[in-house]
This record gives sequence, C-alpha cells and structure tokens, in this order.
Amino acid sequence: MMNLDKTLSAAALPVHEIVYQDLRALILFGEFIPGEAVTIQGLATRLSAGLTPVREAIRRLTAEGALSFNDNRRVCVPTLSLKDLEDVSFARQFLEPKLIFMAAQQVTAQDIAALITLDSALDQAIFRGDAPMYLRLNYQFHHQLYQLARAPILSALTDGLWLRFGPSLRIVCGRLGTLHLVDQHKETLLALKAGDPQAASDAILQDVLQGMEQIRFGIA
Amino acid sequence: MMNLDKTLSAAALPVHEIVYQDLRALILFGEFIPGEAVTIQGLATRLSAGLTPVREAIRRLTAEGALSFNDNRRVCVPTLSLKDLEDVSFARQFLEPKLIFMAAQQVTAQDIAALITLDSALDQAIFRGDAPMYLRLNYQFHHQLYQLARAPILSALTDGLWLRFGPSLRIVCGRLGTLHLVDQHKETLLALKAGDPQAASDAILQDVLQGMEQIRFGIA
DNA sequence: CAATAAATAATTTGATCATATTCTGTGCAA
DNA sequence: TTGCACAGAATATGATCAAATTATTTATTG
Repeated sequence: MMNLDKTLSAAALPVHEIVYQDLRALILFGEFIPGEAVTIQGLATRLSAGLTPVREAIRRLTAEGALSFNDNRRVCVPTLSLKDLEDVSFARQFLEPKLIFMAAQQVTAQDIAALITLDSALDQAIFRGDAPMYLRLNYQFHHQLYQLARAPILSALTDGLWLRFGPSLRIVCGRLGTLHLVDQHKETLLALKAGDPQAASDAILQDVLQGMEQIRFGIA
Repeated sequence: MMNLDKTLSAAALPVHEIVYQDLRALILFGEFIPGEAVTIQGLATRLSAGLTPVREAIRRLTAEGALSFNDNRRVCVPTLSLKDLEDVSFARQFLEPKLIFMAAQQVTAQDIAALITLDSALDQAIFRGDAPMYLRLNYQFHHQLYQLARAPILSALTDGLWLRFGPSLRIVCGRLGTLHLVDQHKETLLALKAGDPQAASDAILQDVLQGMEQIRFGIA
C-alpha cells in the first residue's frame, strides 16, 4: 500500500526525528518548566507516538544537555544555575562572533533580505507583546546566521547552547513581558550589508551579552 | 529475587548506557575508520544487545557528532574535513585553556598526584610504541582535567570535540607510530603544582595546538 | 488517643525484546 | 533506460518484566 501520509509533506521523516523536533521545540520555547519531570510514556501519549521513537528523541536531547538523565533513570528538564549560565555565556561569547564573522564573509544579498524579513516580524512580535513568537523568531534569526557560516561543527555547538538556556529564557519573558526587549539586530544587519565581518561580529557580541544579562537578571 | 547480575559491579547500569559507553570508546579510540558504515543490527550482534538499546546509543552519539545520520537513514562515522578540523581547533583553543584555568584554581595535591601517575603511564605507552594505550591515557589525562574544573557544560562541550577528531587521531598514530610524540603535559603539571592558573592554561594551549597540528598533518 | 514511623500493596514508569512493517538500494528483465 | 521484485536494514509497535514512586495500612511511641 502507498504511503498516503506524505502526500504533500517534504520527505516522510522517521517518527523519531519528528518527535525529536517537536520535543526540542517544546523545550526551546519554554513549554516545560526547568526541573519538570519528563516521562517517556507521557510524551508518547502527548505526541501520539510509540515508546521507541520517544526514547530515541529523549536520548538525543539528553546528549545535547536539553534534558538530564537522573540516577533514578528518570529524565527531567535541568535547571540552569548561575554558574552554568556563566559557562554558557563564556562559550557563546566566542562562538557566536566567530560564526557571524564567517557568515559575513559569504553572505548574499538574498540571505540578508531574508534576515531583514525575519527581523521585522520579530519587531512586530515584541510590539505586540507576543512572547512565544518572539522566542521563536529570535532563535530563528540566530540559527539562520549560523547556517550562513557553513561551519557545521561550530553551528552545532552554538545551537546546542540554546537548549541550555531556552527554558530559563521563557521564564524571563513570562515575568517581564517583551516590551522591555530592545532589538539588537539592526547593527548586525547593517554590518552585513556593508560587508564588514568585524562589525557584524562585534554587533552580535553585544546582542549575546545583552541576552545573557537578561537571563541572569531573570533567574537570580 | 535478588539481582545477581550486579554481583560485584557498581550499579547495574542500563544496557543502553553500557552500549553507549562501549560504542563511544570504539569510536574514540579508533576501532572504526572514518567513513565506515555502522549498522544497528551489526552493533547489536557485536555487542550482544537488543536493537532498542543500540538504537538509543546511536542517537546519543549522533547528537554528539560522533556518528552521522544520512538521509538514507544509515549511520556512519563522519570523515573530518580540513575545514572541520579548523573549527574543532578553534573551539578547543578557547575551551581547554578556560577549563584548565578553572581547574588550576581548585586542584588539590591529591588530584595532581593522580595526574602525574597518569602522565607517567602515558610516557611508558609512548616509549613502548603502544598507540591504543597512548590514545586512551592521553584522553583520560585531559578528561580528568576537565572534571577538576567543575564546569559541567563546558566540560561536555570539550569532551564532545574528542569524538570528532578521535577517529582521525587513530589514523595518524597508525601511520606515524607514537615515537614522534612529545609529551606536552609536564609544563601543565608544573604550573598546577605552582598554583599558577595562567601558566597551566598557556601550557595546555600548546598541547592542544600541537595535537591539532598533528592531525592536520595526518589527514592532509 | 494522636502522631509519627515502618511496612506493604498498588500504580506508575522505565527497560528490553520479539515481531511486524516500511524503506532503500540493487540486480534482473523487458 | 525503465519498471519490478527481492534482500538487507531501519523503523515502529506492543507485550513483558523490573524498578521506583505513591498510597495505604499497620505498628509503635509519647
């Protein structure tokens, strides 16, 4: 029998991949509170999948630090200590500027246009006070920049760090709303347009520092 | 009924955990050649485990970049391009000195003694031309230093990088033997004993640079 | 007698496996 | 070259067993 499920969809991804992406988004955009327990069977029900695919997705996320595997064999969303945040901050401070520097060296006008579109939507979300959308678009903006650097290993490292502070980010927004947020991306976009890697790199560093400061303030 | 399986062993780890550790070691210490295909069923047979635990271990290693998941749904050991090596090198240059700096600030005499013991064994292995043992001990030396930093997130990042260049390292040793290797750890140990974080940090940077250069030379 | 502690039962959750299904690539024939 | 069938491998489910947590009951003590 034909597979009718993938009628219009892209590529008939394996279930474990879909579950991974769904669960990743749930964590990244704060559907889980830090410290909250995550059960295999619960997820299987919630995402209407079998146990094995869920299990696989959980192991992946555990390897990425998005979930932690207790000695009880239970899994939960880790809470980010201040010390942890310092470490994440340190890593981002050298990874992101490097990536954006590389991206700036090979970015096309089309790429920049796409980023500008994204950033406009981001502004809208802030203005509307739409925190979930803000979180998604902000991540997407950075993620897209990583892709442009064409450095898979560094991109993976940097991307993975978002999973560490994602849940905490959500809490910050929940407490403070989005109106206090200042968009730091304009400088970066200008530097990209000007073809100035160093300026782009410097601009993104400011964005990173501001973001980390935000969270530090939020979880303290 | 009592659990007789863990007669003397530590804690009766789940099979998926054991498989993960075994497979990790196989990759890290070069039992697999870069590019080689890894089949789930093959591993299940080789490690005498079921499919589900092997599956989980593979997903974990995939998330860490030690294995790559093709669109064919097949898994293989990725080959490290020169570009990839540059990226790994960049990340290690920041991460390792930072970790060792932190370690040096809280290291005890006992810790140092353990490191010296390790390093002696390492010297022996080089002298004997025992490449597999060299690989294990060298990794262990660094890994132990990471632990002393008490920075779980940065340790995990750095540890993960070994999985990227591990398979290539093995090739280098296979080609060139171990006799050309110079132990760069003495400086680090001296700095630790002297309680000089900056010196320890600088020393380890030299070790990292030399190691990466080694591989660059080997895979070119 | 009330309150706390210990023991036990019930329920939930995790781990593993056997099995059925689906997918991918290859060789063969038209 | 195109289409079809087959073999090997990956995927996914549900069943089964073990471990852990929670709830309940019983015992003990002040």
